[in-house]
Amino acid sequence: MKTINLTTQRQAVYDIVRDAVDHPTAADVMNRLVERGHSFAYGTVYNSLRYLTDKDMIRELKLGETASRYDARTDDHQHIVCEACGKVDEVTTAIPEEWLARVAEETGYEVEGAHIVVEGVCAECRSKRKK
Amino acid sequence: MKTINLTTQRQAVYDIVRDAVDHPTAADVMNRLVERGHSFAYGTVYNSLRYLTDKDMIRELKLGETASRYDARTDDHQHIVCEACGKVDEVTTAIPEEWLARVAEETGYEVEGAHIVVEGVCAECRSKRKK
DNA sequence: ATTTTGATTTAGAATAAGTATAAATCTATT
DNA sequence: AATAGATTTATACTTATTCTAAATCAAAAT
Ligand SMILES: [Mn+2]
Ligand SMILES: [Mn+2]
Ligand SMILES: [Zn+2]
Ligand SMILES: [Zn+2]
Repeated sequence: MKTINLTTQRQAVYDIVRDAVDHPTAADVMNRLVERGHSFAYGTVYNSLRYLTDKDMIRELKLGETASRYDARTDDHQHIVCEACGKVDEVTTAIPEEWLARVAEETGYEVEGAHIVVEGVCAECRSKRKK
Repeated sequence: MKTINLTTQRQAVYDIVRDAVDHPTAADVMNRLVERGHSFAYGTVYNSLRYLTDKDMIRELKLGETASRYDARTDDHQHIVCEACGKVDEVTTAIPEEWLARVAEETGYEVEGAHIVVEGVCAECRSKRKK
């Protein structure tokens, strides 16, 4: 049940996401595929991203922008977005279990996890700002 | 600069959001306007929601679903979504400042705030489930 | 009271991201 | 070589939202 069939196009899409340092959108992935000499159909890129997501090889991120981003890091982590330049960086500091427990208590939900998008200004934008 | 001009349509849209207990989407708002006997143009509802958001009378929520939801509670709080029924409830337990401080340290960002979507299963769905 | 002006609403076109469809192509397996 | 299943492709469609241009409204100035 967990066989993974990596076609040429799925492998190429995976390579793009794995090599990226910036959590690319589907459109980013398509552009980079072209840069590498590929030309896959529009839908194939979306299909591949979904396939890889379903197989847990990549993660789909909904950060509150219009387009989803993709991440080859599948371990549990969060993200921080720069309000000035839009850059997305990793947050590996884990959410306090104790906070989740208090949320469970407050809401009566059985808590499974949380998606957090931290907002702030990155170091580069801060130094540019005070020029 | 902070004058607020509440036209009939803006007031009616605001009333819907204020009276709602479920963080309605724009489509929900439109349906409820019709139920109350209004019939405003499609774009007017979106314009009004944006206007009210800009004036900080309501908040726009991006919870990772396709459509934005709207919230008349504008004080700082988070949300929890039931994975079973889709219900959205309030989370008022504040994220520890100390966690945000550690994120700032990890990333080098100046942290402004965080949007959190907790996921879980609500009490009703849990009791239904174990029938 | 009429005119002017700016703001708002309206209807509908346009856009962006993503999904669905059906035919064509690949890839195993017989 | 023939069949069957999976995948890709091109394109149509959907959904949520924004844009546009004309019509309407409301306040201020004549
Ligand atoms: Mn990441
Ligand atoms: Mn709320
Ligand atoms: Zn930045
Ligand atoms: Zn539920």
